[in-house]
Amino acid sequence: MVRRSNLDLTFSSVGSSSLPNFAVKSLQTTLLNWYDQQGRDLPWRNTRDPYAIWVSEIMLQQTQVKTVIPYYERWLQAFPTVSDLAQAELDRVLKVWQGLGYYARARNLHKAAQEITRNSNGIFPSNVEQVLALPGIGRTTAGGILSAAFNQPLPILDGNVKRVLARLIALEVPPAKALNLLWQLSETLLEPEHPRDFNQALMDLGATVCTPKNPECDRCPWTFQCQAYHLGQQSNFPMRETSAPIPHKFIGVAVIWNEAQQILIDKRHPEGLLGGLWEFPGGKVEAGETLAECIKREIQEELGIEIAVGDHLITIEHAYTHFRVTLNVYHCQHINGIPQPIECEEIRWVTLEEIESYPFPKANIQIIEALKTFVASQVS
DNA sequence: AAAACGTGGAG
DNA sequence: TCTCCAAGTTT
Repeated sequence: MVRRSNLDLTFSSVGSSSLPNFAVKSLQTTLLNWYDQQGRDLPWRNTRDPYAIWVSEIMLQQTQVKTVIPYYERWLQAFPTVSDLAQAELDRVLKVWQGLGYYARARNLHKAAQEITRNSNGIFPSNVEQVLALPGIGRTTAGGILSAAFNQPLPILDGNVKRVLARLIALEVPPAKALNLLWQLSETLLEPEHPRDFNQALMDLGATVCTPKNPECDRCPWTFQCQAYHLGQQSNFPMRETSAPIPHKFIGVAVIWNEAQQILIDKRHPEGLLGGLWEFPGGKVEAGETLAECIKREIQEELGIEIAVGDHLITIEHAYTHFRVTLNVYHCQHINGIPQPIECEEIRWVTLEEIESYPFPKANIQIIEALKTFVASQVS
């Protein structure tokens, strides 16, 4: 005797392939009608250019529409076509992306543009397998691009869709534990004649009505079919994963000046956290070490030079996804030795004016602002 | 397969 | 202040 899991019960209570036809049709029709009336007018919905749509899909990964819009407009100004992007320097690409976060997205966009230019003369592929093979494009993004650009009937499963579907079937486990089920459901529901509008509608529903907090069920076209709604448990779905507490790192950071009033910055390795971005050098404070000792040691280890640690400039609290940092930033003086890129990609002496043209992470932008204020106060 | 990977906004 | 999490992908 086979014991049925909660998953099976949940799914069969709605059915996927066994979902009655009338229910699917009804869901499709009501959603498409709702989209006609209530769908958002977004910049990337006014084009069928797969490149522009691709850019929007990448920017929208883990990022809200409101945040993306100005970046999207600027990006297309800077890189109007695949080959413009392919030919650009990575530094310039990262500069245009600066502030959007998850910088691997920009590096992958750049790399993929070069592949497309090399392999298909700059023409974005319309074949799913080829699209999926590009760096930075997974199943959801591939489905999003190809349904939006070419009206191909490919399902999507982003955060919005996971939430909408989890509520629709009152999914008894966190979405991450039921991805196969959710993909099947997204595929089953997809309206085969209007995949473009249907996918966009599903995302709009999640973003504007079936929101994480306080969903507006009285505006929803699906309440009649929604299990969570009928249980009166909309806000308890989707179920949450338990999250581990994140570490807090205490960092010493050096603004190293030379006699020419230039500042030493370094470029991070191309992979990993903030890969390819520039920063002020520094590192983690060890147990029993003062900030000045930490900074002196880190600079010796990373750049091979001797410095004197001077006045405090600013202290910055910053939260990343999986840890927090306190940046303790100090003015430093170059004493001797020629800086070597021991633990970074590249190093450079720059003036405060030049520094603006380099891509920096958010926390470092605050250091630059503090430096500008400091220099202005020195003059007066 | 769990962990890495940014930032901004909402409550 | 703090938690959650947003049009996810990669390793």
